[in-house]
Amino acid sequence: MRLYNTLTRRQEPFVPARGGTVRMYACGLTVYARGHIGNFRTFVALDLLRRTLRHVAGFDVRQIVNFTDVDDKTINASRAAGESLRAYTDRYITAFREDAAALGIEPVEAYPRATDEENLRAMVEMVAALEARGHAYRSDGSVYFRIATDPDYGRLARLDHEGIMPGARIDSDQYAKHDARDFVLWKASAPGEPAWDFGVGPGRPGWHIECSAMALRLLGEPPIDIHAGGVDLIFPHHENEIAQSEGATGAPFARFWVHVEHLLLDKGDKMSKSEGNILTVSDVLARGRRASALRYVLLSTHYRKQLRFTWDSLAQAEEALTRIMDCLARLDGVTAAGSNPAMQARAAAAREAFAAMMRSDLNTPGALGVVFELVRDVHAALDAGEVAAGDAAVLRGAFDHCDRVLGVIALRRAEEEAPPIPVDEIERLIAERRAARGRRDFATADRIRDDLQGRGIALEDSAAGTRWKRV
RNA sequence: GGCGCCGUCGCCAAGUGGUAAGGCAGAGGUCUGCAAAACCUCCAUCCCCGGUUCAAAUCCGGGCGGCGCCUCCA
Repeated sequence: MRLYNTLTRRQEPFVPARGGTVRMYACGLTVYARGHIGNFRTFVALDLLRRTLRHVAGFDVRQIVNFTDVDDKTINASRAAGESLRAYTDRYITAFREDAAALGIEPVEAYPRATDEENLRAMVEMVAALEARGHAYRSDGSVYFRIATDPDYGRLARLDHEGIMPGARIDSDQYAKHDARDFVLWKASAPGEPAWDFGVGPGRPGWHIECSAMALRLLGEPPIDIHAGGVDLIFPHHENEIAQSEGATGAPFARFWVHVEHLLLDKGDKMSKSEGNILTVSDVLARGRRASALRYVLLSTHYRKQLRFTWDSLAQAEEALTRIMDCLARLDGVTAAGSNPAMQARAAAAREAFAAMMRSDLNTPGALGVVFELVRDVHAALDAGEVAAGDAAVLRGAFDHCDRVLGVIALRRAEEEAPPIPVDEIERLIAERRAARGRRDFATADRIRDDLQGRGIALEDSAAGTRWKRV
């Protein structure tokens, strides 16, 4: 498959460096607040990447997603809440798992957190290695990375060494640093702040060191295959990760850098916790929208383009998904025995076209187009009586094949399993209505249908009988 | 000030040199007790101006507009 690599700013063929397993690290959440849908745009996009690597490209994936559970924000927020850092951050890790599950994001192989002892030890070892190799220095109890020792610094972000805006850095530590561009590896803790002492003195990790250390601890020898995250992490976070990791190991850190563009709010602003203009997954659900529709919206724009989130786009997504579900429901109703070679070929063509789109740097909008072209052709063939039971199974298989990557049909199906009215009641009312229609009492029949519609259930009559679905 | 991205139908969104996918919404028709669903038909020449080319939404130059990064951030 082809994947865009931020390091080279172009699409490149992707194959894992070693064997058939992709070793991938994605920067996760800083758990001082509930993640917003902008965060989840990134996580859904990376879920699409993971699923494409597995189900389309046929690789195994070992993926790590971290939780940053120690930094100024988590420390301050936990203090304000009067809780321990661990207890406070636990809550938002749980919330992340709930929201991720609601959006159908596959669990990954490991979710390390920065404050786990084995990770802190790995960080300290890396700091020590950087000191030993002359890339680090101490000042006021903290350890800093000396950027002047890394001639390649700025390669990922394409910053020239002097290109940093003069005076833009208002950093309280700057007088402790030899160079304003240097960054902290291990930070001396202020009184009352959490501190750990595993060999480089008491303190806590700098932001960047955790990802470098955990990636290499959990994925093995560098370079790892893919390192991913939101575009805002390119600089300084990922740039600094490269500097640290390569300074400590002497080997390239990651082969591919994948960055997901931002989700913007209606007005066009970036959604950001520090701006306070955020929307969470549960906010969306509270508005009566389904998680399946949100996932659909998040994957309906290519991951390297900004996505402007609107309530209208969510409503459009609900309708689009309904069209797919209606098609699937019709396929379920096919009873005629036999099979039609043309339908078998159509299903195979759709699978291949879908795979080609996903292999092309995750072209999810194009892939959705393939799905809807299949929907149209299936409906037309159904109308023409050209679909037999054997074909229906194969066509359903084609949709399922696509959904192993999209993950949106499965989500919708799960939602349908919990209708707002008990299924046996719905079925009793449908039977009542059928009786009324049988005696041409259309007033009663329509009243039952309108009543159900008002309670969130739509009825559709066809020659095969009456079907219900959620509105 | 520096670096970068983007501007395609009313809305969302692919396509990035060979004559505009798909979804939502809309119009007309078929089917239906009525609806819904479905099908058929219709609905754009790609922000503007130049240029390169047999050929450009796609390449180049110049505008205009939007956004991001350079600072914590998915």
